[in-house]
Amino acid sequence: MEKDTGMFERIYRLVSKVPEGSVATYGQIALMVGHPRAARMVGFAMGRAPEGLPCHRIVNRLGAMAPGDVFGGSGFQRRLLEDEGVTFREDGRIDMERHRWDGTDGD
DNA sequence: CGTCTGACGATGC
DNA sequence: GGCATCGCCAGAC
Repeated sequence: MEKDTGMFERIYRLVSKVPEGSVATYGQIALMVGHPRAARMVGFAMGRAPEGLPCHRIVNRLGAMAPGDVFGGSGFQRRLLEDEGVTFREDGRIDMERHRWDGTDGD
């Protein structure tokens, strides 16, 4: 495997292995890369994430995301997730307990 | 090397 | 249960 050019590389790789119909939280990703308190870095990395990265599957612990125009708008992200089979609650948040990524990429 | 910051998280009120 | 503050870590200046 290529060496980690920084945590970003790990984050991107980890996020890219999140299966469809599942979502992961920033904190969860941070924990997986070995930095349980670096949730901010994950979000920061997402903002600089390259195209092709399913960053729409990465949400905060509330199952929501930035209220602003990040990632083309939260509504855009929601539509993508719904298209993958992700369901939302009446709150407008993702049903985390149901779609939270287990960390297992199918192996 | 000091300071700021950023798609967060937990805690306090 | 929503808003404010502190804490975290690593990159940019």
